[in-house]
Amino acid sequence: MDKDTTITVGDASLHSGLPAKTLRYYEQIGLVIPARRPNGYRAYRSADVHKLTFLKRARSLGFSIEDCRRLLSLWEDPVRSSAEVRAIATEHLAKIDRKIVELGSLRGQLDHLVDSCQGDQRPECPILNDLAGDRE
Amino acid sequence: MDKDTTITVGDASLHSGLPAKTLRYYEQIGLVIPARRPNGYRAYRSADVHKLTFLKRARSLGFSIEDCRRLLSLWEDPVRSSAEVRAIATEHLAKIDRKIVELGSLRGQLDHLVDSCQGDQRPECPILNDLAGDRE
DNA sequence: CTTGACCTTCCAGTAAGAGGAAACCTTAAG
DNA sequence: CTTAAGGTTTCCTCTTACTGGAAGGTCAAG
Repeated sequence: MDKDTTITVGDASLHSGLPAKTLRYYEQIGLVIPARRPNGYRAYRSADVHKLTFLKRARSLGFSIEDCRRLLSLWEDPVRSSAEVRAIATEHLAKIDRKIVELGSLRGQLDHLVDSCQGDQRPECPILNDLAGDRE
Repeated sequence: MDKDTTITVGDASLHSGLPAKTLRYYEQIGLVIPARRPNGYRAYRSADVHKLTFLKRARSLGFSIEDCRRLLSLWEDPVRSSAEVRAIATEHLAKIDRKIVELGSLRGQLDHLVDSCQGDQRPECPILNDLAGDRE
């Protein structure tokens, strides 16, 4: 795909691996704004498609849309400092760590409750007892 | 608090530990529907407050509102089987496990990227290189 | 009588799209 | 020439589980 070729939203979807709906959404929120053809169809250039694959990877790493917006603008900024990029990634990493800790705690409690429950046809249930306030 | 006493939304909030806004929301979606006083104020009975503390605990364990609805109805069903409760908890646990695995993978990748980036004033940045598609 | 602290309802916004309707464009076949 | 298929367009609603705020009613104290 040379520099002046443009592709429609469906093809950009195939190239980027993102749903066409998502590409329209990204345009709406100002992330990647393609040109238009005379008939009104979106016209993605290769630079747009590169942005989209960048976004796909960033999103798959769990960065928020707002983080992606900043990362994208840093990516396009020749005088950026890698410290800015690293700061965004570090904070995201910290958030993930907090989430993992939280889920680990939930997991432990739930595992304990599930273990303590017979899971048969009788109504007696330690899980419900716990939810009801008996912490035994 | 005896059986016929009723309290307002603010007091129910204090007793349950849930924000008053949340209690109004729970009424709106049909989870806990308090009676009303002649002046239109919500009138929570002790059974309602028990439901609220049940919900608070269930939510803190990460159960969705719909799971909570089912758990609450099982809690109130004298002929329930503990197997039904256990099934809900088991599925929730599996979801948490999947999430933990996913976050662990993200964590590993991000950690690697952050480590590889100097984080100084220069523009060169392995994090952006990765996002841009260079997996080196 | 007014002030302040409650309470009421309703409306809007959050994250990041997904789903669907009605209409338009383009091309190929009959 | 018409029609059918398969793109595409915009617009509107829905999702989760609330949170914040505005406009206005209620109640006890001073």
